[in-house]
Amino acid sequence: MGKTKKTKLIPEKPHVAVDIVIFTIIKDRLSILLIRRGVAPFKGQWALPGGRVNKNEPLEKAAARELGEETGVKDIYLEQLYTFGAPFRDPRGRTISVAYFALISKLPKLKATTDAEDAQWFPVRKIPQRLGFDHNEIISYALKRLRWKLEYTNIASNLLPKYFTLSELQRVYEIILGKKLDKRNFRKRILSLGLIKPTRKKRKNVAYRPPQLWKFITHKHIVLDKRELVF
Amino acid sequence: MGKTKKTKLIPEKPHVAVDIVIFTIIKDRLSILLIRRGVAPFKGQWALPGGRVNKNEPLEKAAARELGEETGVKDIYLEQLYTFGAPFRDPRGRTISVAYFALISKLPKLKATTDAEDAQWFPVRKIPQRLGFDHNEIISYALKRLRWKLEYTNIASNLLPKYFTLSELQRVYEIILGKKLDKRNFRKRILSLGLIKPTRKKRKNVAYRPPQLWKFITHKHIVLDKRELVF
DNA sequence: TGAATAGTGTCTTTCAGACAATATGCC
DNA sequence: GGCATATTGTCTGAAAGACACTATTCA
Repeated sequence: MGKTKKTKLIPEKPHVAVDIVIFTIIKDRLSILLIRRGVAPFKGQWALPGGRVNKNEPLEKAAARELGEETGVKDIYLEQLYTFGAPFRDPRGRTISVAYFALISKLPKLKATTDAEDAQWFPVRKIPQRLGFDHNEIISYALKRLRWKLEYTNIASNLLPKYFTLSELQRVYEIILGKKLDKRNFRKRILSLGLIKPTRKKRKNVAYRPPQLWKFITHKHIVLDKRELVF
Repeated sequence: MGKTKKTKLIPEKPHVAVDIVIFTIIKDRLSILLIRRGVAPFKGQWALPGGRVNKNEPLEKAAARELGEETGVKDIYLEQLYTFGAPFRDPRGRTISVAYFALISKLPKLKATTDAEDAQWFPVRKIPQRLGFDHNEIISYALKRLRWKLEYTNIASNLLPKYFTLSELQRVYEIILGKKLDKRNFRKRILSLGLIKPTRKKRKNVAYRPPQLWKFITHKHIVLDKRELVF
């Protein structure tokens, strides 16, 4: 017996991974991208896209990379959510997962990857009850964060094209919050925030009064007033 | 040459650690516990208490354990803050740190531990500009979260004894928010939240009108109204 | 009775929410 | 002119903020 190896003194290293809740709006429904797992564990079940963090790769880069691998999309809104680290959440061995959420507006073609048999957008109300790992919990957390952010930041800019009508903006809010909003009150509030401005354009070729087109003053993430203190 | 070892295919595992921002109020100043590092890296510099996560140890348990090791305190308020994972934040090797923040009211005797030469409470305004690692950033983040939580939750219960006067409660708010509050408006707002209730006791042996003593209705963490959506 | 802090009420402004009629362009 | 959606304002109630005087106990 030689002397105890130094590694014995260091706690066993867990794996570190990122998982991403990617939101978009499809046919007036808030949807999340899920992957059907092609390998164990949870083979055949749906789960969030994600994967291991590479050596010397920043966490957010890892999330962006996984996102790009699944959707081909770059430069989208990405925000760290929470870190999940229950000891047996992954049967392959201790895995710490840093969860992110992402928002995209233009629907990409979904790619197939090595680990994934299949990728599919699920409306939030039709998400399978039993995703792999603790991913239902992560999604629940992401939904809360998204709804909160919607009310107190300009995050909606990531779910809309550059130019949009106030009705389209309102629809995004209604879809995400899951309730109807009063048109007059909605406009009053949104305009008072000073996040969007009218353009000189109107939407053409509609069989009704052409609506004004608006744009966000900045695409940069803005948190409103004292709630700025949150992050 | 045998076949390539399986471990070659798996990304190199980083270390996983927790760091804790422990707040308390000492002599009317919001203070944070720092440890003077007794070993490299950053030997001699101040840093947040923290350490590696053990095998099969939940993240929050690890944070609670580190906290107990430094302060001897158990059962205190602990909340996950954010996960920091820049590739070279720790010179010893890639380390993902899950940051927590904690609140304590009764000041414990500080213990010395193996890794720590010294432990000391620093008022937030006197925190050294150059802590070890990225700990200044973590503290900045924790302060924002604390201020936000103060306004929209009953978190202040963790910084006060069981019974307290309204003036003492107001002082906690003023200290943390860093500004004076109007006594009448403060009382109106706090009472309207329904988080505290009067007791039959009054503080005795004071050289002025004896104040009413109050208590929090519950010590359980409560997030107010729709801001509940945050967490 | 003086010192020190406790305890209380009104007014104004702002914001959220309820609510309905007119405007515009296309066919 | 009919259709479909766009656009606009008022009232009310709730909450936040500014502001100053009286009450109580002790020494």
